[in-house]
Amino acid sequence: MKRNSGRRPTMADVAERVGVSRALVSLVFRNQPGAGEETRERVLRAADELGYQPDTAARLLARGRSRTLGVVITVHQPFQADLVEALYPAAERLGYDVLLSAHLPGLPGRDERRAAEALLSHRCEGVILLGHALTAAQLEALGGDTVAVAVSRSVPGARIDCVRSAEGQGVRQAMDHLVQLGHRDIVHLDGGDGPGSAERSRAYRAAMRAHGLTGRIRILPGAHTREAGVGAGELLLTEGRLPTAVLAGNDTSAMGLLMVLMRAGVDVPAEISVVGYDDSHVSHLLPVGLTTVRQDAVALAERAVRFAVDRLEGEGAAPPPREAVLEPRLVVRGTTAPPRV
Amino acid sequence: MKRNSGRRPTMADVAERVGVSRALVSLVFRNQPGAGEETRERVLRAADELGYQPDTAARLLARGRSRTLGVVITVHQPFQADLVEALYPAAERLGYDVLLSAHLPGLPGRDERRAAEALLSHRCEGVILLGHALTAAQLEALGGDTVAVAVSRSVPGARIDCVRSAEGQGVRQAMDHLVQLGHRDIVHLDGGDGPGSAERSRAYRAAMRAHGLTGRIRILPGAHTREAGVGAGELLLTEGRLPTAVLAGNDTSAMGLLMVLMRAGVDVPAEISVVGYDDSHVSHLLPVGLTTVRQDAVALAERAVRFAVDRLEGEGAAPPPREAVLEPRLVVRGTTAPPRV
DNA sequence: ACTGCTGACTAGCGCGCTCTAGTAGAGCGC
DNA sequence: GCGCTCTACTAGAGCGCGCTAGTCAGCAGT
Repeated sequence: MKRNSGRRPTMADVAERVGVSRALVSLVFRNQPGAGEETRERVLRAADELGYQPDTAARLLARGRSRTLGVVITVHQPFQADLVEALYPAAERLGYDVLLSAHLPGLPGRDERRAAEALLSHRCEGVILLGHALTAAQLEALGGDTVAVAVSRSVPGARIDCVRSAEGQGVRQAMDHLVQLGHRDIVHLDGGDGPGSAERSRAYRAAMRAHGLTGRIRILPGAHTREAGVGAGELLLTEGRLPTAVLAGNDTSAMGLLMVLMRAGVDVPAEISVVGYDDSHVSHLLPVGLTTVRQDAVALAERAVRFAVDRLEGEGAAPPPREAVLEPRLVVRGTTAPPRV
Repeated sequence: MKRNSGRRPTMADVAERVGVSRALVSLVFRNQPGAGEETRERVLRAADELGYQPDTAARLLARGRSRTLGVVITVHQPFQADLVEALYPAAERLGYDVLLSAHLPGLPGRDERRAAEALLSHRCEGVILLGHALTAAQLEALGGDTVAVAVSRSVPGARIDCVRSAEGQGVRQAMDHLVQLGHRDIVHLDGGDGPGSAERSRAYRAAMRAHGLTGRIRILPGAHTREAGVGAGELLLTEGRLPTAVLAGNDTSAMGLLMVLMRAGVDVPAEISVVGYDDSHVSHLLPVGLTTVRQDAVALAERAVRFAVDRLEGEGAAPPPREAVLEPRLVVRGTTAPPRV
């Protein structure tokens, strides 16, 4: 690796140094047959000496494809971090590379559209949106021009591939668990406009009704943030009487809630049970562990990549939008117990 | 926006539709003078109708520059999320775009080198490494071929631009604060190979010595993870006697520690004081707030971008590697108090 | 000697864009 | 009429690579 000040070396430089044609160097770098063993090695050595690295932009331009998937993320979301972690190997197995672009809710000019455009303009062939907040129309616009897959949030009516888990089932499992333990006074901490939260609170209501607890339905406004959990905890504490159980919108808000409760000396789960949602890896951090609804990040990521790749490599007419709904599974850990009598 | 199945439209398609030359379309899309007002509008309208979007790969190839900075991140690190959040606007102000690539410690094939290469091959002009774990030699190799800036971790001897905060000062402030409160039995939870942790534990030892507490120096092995904090907390609890204060390697491990302690009914800060490091936004989440050493993510990000851009746009010979050392500041919140007598 | 074939290598077009060097035509002063 | 400038636009050469369609030497078979 030699520092080569000035412009970066190109294939032509390598070719010239070895005394062969550019095409031969190209062959070598693409691992294609057609180059002699000895020449191949001389090319690689020369490239190394020059510090040559193939230029992806040019490579992309020349062959039609980039084999790169763009992923739009929201920073500060542990479950999305889990997804990203799972996306890389899933994409790699199918021969795709991954590029990330952040959507920053705080920064005006940096919404999902902008992030997706940045990715596309870098020749990503498809875009995977993690927990976006786009409307059906915006999704359609995106999906019309390109291959796009939405993860976690299903937007009814949007003609776009979507991967999510069956929120209703997950919530139902959690609620059944709580009711079975003997809880009746179960409050739901809403997830605001977070992915899946509309479905989750709908399912909460349905479950309460199903268990004959219609009169006890109570939904606290919230978000998928720790701040929201903290706020909800403080609200509950000021009320004097705690519910016996809380179903949080996701793990992050559950953790915020737990933080406040424990801090106030409330005994979890003896005095109050808390259930999270996602099984992002924060839920393993309590010594007792957070009871939560597990969304399989690996499976979600694999499905998302598969949808994108299918569409990219599919022959003929584009198939109609598909939806994969994965079954979540309640993971009972230490934050739930029968209510105190 | 019309769904245009088949290949995506190019400049030539737009030009043909309007009945002008490709060059004119190019002018319009670069907002350059030289096109009549009416033509300009016709071009834009045609482009919109075709769903044309300029192809960055080709654009990059054609003009020398991409004006894009690559950022190598580690997923699951709140402080890095803060940095990323600050990097976008900082880069944008200087007219640069940002692309992210993750380094996954878990996945073998996905180390910092690989992440950086992915970014470079997508024509990023420079790479900003957030809390990497590369050796001096690896950094040099990277810095030799390209513009690279390391954030948070200074590697002695590596000839590469570096932005970090003065760990020694930060730790010193935290230690002075604890000692002034009356603490003598102060344990340090090490950050393992996390960025800055070597300097932090060195500074811890120095501060203990400076306060005449050499005999009480105690460093618990750890990492910049919540798991490490949880582990340390459990260890301390099994020992029966808690220290009166803990200086954690970063906020994340401090939170893990706090979680366990509170869970065990330990009163923070009455029974034990805890100081974090970073002031990542998790530290605001406790109702009382985490006392921590604030690293200014915005300033760090701005400096990192500025270093990269200076090098990219600097004329003449490359300047010697620079280092920016920002002053951290202790932020006293609710997790520190005088020890119980 | 001719053909056929294989392995090693090359010429050169094209990917979609930028950018330099130009041209056509209008307007203007003399 | 002439040159001159200015605006609106165009021709065409790259940028670094991939890829198709070759060339050419060497060798076996008839």
